[in-house]
Amino acid sequence: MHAYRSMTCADLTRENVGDTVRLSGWVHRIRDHGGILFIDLRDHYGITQVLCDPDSPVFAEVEKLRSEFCIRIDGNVMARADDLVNPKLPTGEVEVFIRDMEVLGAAEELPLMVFGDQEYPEETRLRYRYLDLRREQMQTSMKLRSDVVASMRKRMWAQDFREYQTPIITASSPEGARDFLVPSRLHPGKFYALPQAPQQFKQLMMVAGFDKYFQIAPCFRDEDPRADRSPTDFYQLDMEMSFIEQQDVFDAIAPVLAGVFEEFGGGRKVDAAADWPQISYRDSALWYGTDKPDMRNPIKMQEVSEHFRGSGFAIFAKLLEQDGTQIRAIPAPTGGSRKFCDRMNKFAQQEGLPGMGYIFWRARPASQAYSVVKSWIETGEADLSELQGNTEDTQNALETIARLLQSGDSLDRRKAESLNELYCGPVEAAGPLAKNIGPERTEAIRQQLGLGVGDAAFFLGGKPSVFEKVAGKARDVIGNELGLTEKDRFAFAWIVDFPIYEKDDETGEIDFEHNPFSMPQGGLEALEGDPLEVLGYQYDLACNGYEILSGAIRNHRPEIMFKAFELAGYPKEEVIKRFGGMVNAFRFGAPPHGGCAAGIDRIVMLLADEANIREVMLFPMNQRAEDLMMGAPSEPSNEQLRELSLRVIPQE
RNA sequence: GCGGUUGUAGCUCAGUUGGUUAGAGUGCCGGCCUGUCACGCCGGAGGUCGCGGGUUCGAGCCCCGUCAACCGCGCCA
Repeated sequence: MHAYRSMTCADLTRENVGDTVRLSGWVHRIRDHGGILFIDLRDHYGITQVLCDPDSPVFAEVEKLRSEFCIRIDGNVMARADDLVNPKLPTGEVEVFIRDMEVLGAAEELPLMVFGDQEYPEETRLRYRYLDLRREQMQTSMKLRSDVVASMRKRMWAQDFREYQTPIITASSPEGARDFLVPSRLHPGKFYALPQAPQQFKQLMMVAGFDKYFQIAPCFRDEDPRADRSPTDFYQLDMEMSFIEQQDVFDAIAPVLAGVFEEFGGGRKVDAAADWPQISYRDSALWYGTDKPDMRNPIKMQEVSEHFRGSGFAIFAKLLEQDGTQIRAIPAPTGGSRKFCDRMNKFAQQEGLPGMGYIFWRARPASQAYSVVKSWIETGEADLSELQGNTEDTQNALETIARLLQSGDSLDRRKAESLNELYCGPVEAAGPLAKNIGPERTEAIRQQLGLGVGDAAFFLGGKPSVFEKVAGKARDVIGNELGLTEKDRFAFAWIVDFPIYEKDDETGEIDFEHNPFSMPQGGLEALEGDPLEVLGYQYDLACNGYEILSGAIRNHRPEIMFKAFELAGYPKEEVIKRFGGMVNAFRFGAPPHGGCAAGIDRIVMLLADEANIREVMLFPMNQRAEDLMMGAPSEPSNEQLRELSLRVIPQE
C-alpha cells in the first residue's frame, strides 16, 4: 500500500464498504463521546468521517489528537445506518473505522481556526496565511484563480497566440508608477528595475515579427495599495499583436474575457462581447463620473447648467459665472422621498462637498384647482370662488392665467395650460432647490431628465474635475440604494479615446495621461495643435465598476514618438537614454501593432464576488506592503550592502 | 502625506449616564459521556481595556496626544 494514502478524503462511497483504506489529511473537527470518537478528516479534495472506539488498537493515541494535526490513518470502510447518513457530506454515506494511526505533523494551539466561518483580522490571516489558506473559501478561490488562468491560456492559444516569457530583472518601463529597483553588484551604483509590465518587450517582439504574443505576466509597481490593488506585484494577461487596428484588438480579447466570465461566472449574466458599448472617455466622465463605469447601473448623468444660469438659486448661478464650471444632474428614478434625498446630501458632505442639491417630484395633494382651471381654459368660464386655500404662488398663477385667457390668443391659451400644469397639475416638485429656481425651470429639468412622480434628481456644481469623482460615487450609491443596479450580472464597456496628455493643475505642465507609447489619433499632424485636445488610440475595459483591462495601439513611428515626448517636455536625448532599446528598434522596420493587458487578480476577484483583491491572492502583502509571514522587507546584512557598494542612510 | 472607521481574553464581540471584583460565545486545559457531524454536560486557566498623558473622589467609557489595522484621498493604466 502507498505510504500515505490509497485514495483521497473525497473518494469514498458506498461502493467502498468493506475495503481497507489508507487516508492522510488534517484533523478538521473532533467529536469526543468518551467511548466513541469521531474525526472529520480533511484534505484538499474533501472530508471523510473517521471514527474509533476502545476496540481500536490506537484508541489512546487518537484521543490525544487536536485540530489541524496532520495524520495518516488505516481503517475499514463501513456503511452508515440510514438514520446516520450525513447528507451534507459527499462521503456522508460511509465512515472509516480507524485501525492504525500515525501523526505526520502535530499542531500547536492555533492562532486561527480552519474549521467554521469565524472572521479573523487580516493581519492574523496574512501572518498565518498557510492556515488561512486551508479554509474552504480560500481553497475555492485559489482553485478558481488557477482554473481562470488555465482557461485564459487555452483561449489565447485557440486564437493562435503563443505564450512567451520576458525578463524580470530589466530596465525601468514607461508605465509611470514608481519602479522597484534592484542594485547591480557587477555595476556598482547602477540599478536594474523590475518591469511594471512587459510593455517594451512585447513591443520589441512585434518588431521581431512574432505577430501574436501573450503572457500571464507578473507586473511590479511600487504603489500604495487599495482594496482592489495589490502593492508590489500582480498578474496580467498581457497580449500584443501586429498589423491590426483598435477594433481588431477588441475582437481578439473580448471573446476570451467573455468566455472566462461565462465559464466561471456561476450562472450570472454576462453581456455578450459583441454588445459591449464603446464609450469615449469624455462621455464616460460626463455620464458616469469615472472612466470605469458600472454599466449595471442604468443612471446616466446629464449637464443641466442652462437651467441654473441666472436662476434664483444663487449658489449655482454664481458658480456658473466662473470659467469651466457646470451643473450636472444625477437622475434618481424612484428616489423621490425627502428621507432618501437627505441621506444622499449627507453622503456628499461626507465626501467633502458642501452638499448635494436635490429636487424630487411627488403627486400634488388632491386639489380641485386643476380640473376647474382646465374647464375654465376650455370653456372660458369658471367659478373660481370654489377654490380655497391657494398658496400665494398658485394665486399669482391664477391671475396670470386670467390675463392670458382675456387676450384670446391661442399661444396665450397654451401658456395658460402649461401654467395650470405647473401650479395645479398632478406632479409637484419639492425640495429647497425647486423653490429657488421656480416651477418653470424645475419642469424643464424634469423634462430633460425624463423623470416623474416618485423620482428625484441630485445636482452638483463647479469644475467637473473637482466634483466628477464624487458624482460618480454618488451614482453608484444611488443605484445600489434604490435597487437600480442589477445584481448577478457582468456588464462591460470599452472606454476609448483617452486624451494623450493631461495638465498638472498646480504646475501647469503637460504630461502623459497614460503610457507614452500610444499612437495619437491624427498622427504627427494632431501633435501640432493643442496637446490637451489630442486623443490616443488608447482604451480600457470596465466591468462592474472596475478597470479590468487597458491597452493601446502603439506609436511605432520614431518621428511621431519624439514629437509626442517633446510635448511632454522630454527632449530627444532623454527619450533615447530612457527608452533607447525600443526607439532604436523602430528605426528598422517596425510594424504597426497594439495590444492590451487584463488584470487577472481583479477578474478573479469579480468572479469570486470578493471586494478585496487579497482574497484571491495566495500570499499578498498587507496595506503597508509588508509580508509579516516571510518578514519582508528586511534589513540587508552589512556584507550584502558592501557587495552592492550601497550604504543605507538612516531615516531621521 | 491627509481623512474616515476600528482597537476590551488566543479569536469574534458586548460593556448603559463615568461608580464595587470587566462579561458572553468560541478556542485552550481537566473531568463526564458509545452515534456525533456547529455533539452535549460540569469545572478551570486566560485581561497593562492598543500606548502615553489629562479631567475626576472615581475612567474601558470624557478630553488631548500617539501607535496600529482596514477603507478611502493623494499616488497609480
